[in-house]
Amino acid sequence: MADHTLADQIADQLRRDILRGKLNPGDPIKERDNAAEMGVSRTPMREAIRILAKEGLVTLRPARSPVIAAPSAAAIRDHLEVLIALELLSGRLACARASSDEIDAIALIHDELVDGYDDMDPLEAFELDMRFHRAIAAAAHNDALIHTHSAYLARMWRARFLAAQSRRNRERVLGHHGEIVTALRARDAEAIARTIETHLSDLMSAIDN
Amino acid sequence: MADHTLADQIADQLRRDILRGKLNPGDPIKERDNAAEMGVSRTPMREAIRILAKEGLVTLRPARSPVIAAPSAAAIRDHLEVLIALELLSGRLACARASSDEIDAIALIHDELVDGYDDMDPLEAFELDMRFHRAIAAAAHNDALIHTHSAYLARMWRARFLAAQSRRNRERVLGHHGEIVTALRARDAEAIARTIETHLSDLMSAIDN
DNA sequence: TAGGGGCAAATGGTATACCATTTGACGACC
DNA sequence: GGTCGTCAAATGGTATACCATTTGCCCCTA
Repeated sequence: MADHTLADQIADQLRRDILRGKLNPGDPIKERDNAAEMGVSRTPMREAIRILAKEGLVTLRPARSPVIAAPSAAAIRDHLEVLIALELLSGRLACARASSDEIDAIALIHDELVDGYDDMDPLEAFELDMRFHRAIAAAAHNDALIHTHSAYLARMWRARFLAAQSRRNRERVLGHHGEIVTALRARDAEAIARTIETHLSDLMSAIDN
Repeated sequence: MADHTLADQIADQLRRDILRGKLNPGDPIKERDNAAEMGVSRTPMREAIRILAKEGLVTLRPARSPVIAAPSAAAIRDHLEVLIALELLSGRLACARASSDEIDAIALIHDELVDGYDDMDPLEAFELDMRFHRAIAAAAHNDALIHTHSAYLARMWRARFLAAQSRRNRERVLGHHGEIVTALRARDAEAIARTIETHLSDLMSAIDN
């Protein structure tokens, strides 16, 4: 990140505000007011809003203020189905293409999460979780996959975060992560596929509640 | 499509020009000149360019004219890998969720393609091919999948079209499509997955040439 | 008093003017 | 004659002014 154009910076800022819950689903983003508030003109604010719209974080309505997206349960289910497919592909490709260094890095993130889970701010723990999944996608060595996967993660951030709040699944999630690392080390594509499928199916149940 | 904002119309126009080959990879899109040429101001032209950039059809360079994207062979391979995953998901979900009407509609597109293949303008035939794949995605009843799949199809339009030009694969492609329809009718998710995988792997080879 | 029409404020869409950065070429100096 | 510096043209980024549409309130009327 850290692009130098104003619009990108604004988009980053808004994204953080949305994901952190500072802005809530349904809240309008009036380009005039927001621009004034942030001390910029409407042009980059407008562009920033479009960026977030493409990412699915805000909804554009014709001749109406854009609003923070409030995805329906069905929409979240849809996204999750696609996310599972993307992560399956990530896992399979990573088994074939990841360097040992990359696998080590993934394992390291897992260790950090295991060690610190209870002491961490939930947000911090969750970001580590995201980094774990992102690192696997990166190890697949497929730029298109990295981007699309990342977009889906961002879009589901809120839903996943809320689901993760119920810590009941702690053991199970960490266990899955461990199995994923093991399968990756063994380069066992089928095992990793099975684990990922289970992992995210659990998430689907957690969200449905 | 057919949105009413100027930027969307411009984006549509440019998209067509790019996909039809009127604009070639590497060509610059100077927002000032293009805007003047189309009789609009820079603002919507700018926004249109951003839209296409998000779709991957043009590349934005800092402090430089945007250019029509010229994806590398590696990038195309990456996209195709993801596309395969998306179509596999489409096929599987369609087997579970498609209505008989939807399957009939898909079969109809297939028939049109079989009947008219030799008489058609290659472009027309190709668009029918795209409609076939899009219809399957639609039958999966997953909006996120439909959008992402559609984006990938658009991004690969050019490469797929060039690959399809070599008509050697005609029989094989139509055969695969037939098998897909059969599997769909039988609601056989495994069969459809196998066929789609084969279908697109062939495409991958065709493109690699 | 209830309903409808119209007017004003708000808001997104578009046009344009201004600024900063880059680039390429011309010219001066070594 | 070659190289480096400087300046001007080009181009994308940003700000702002203007326009069209929508919306909701208020007043007028039946």
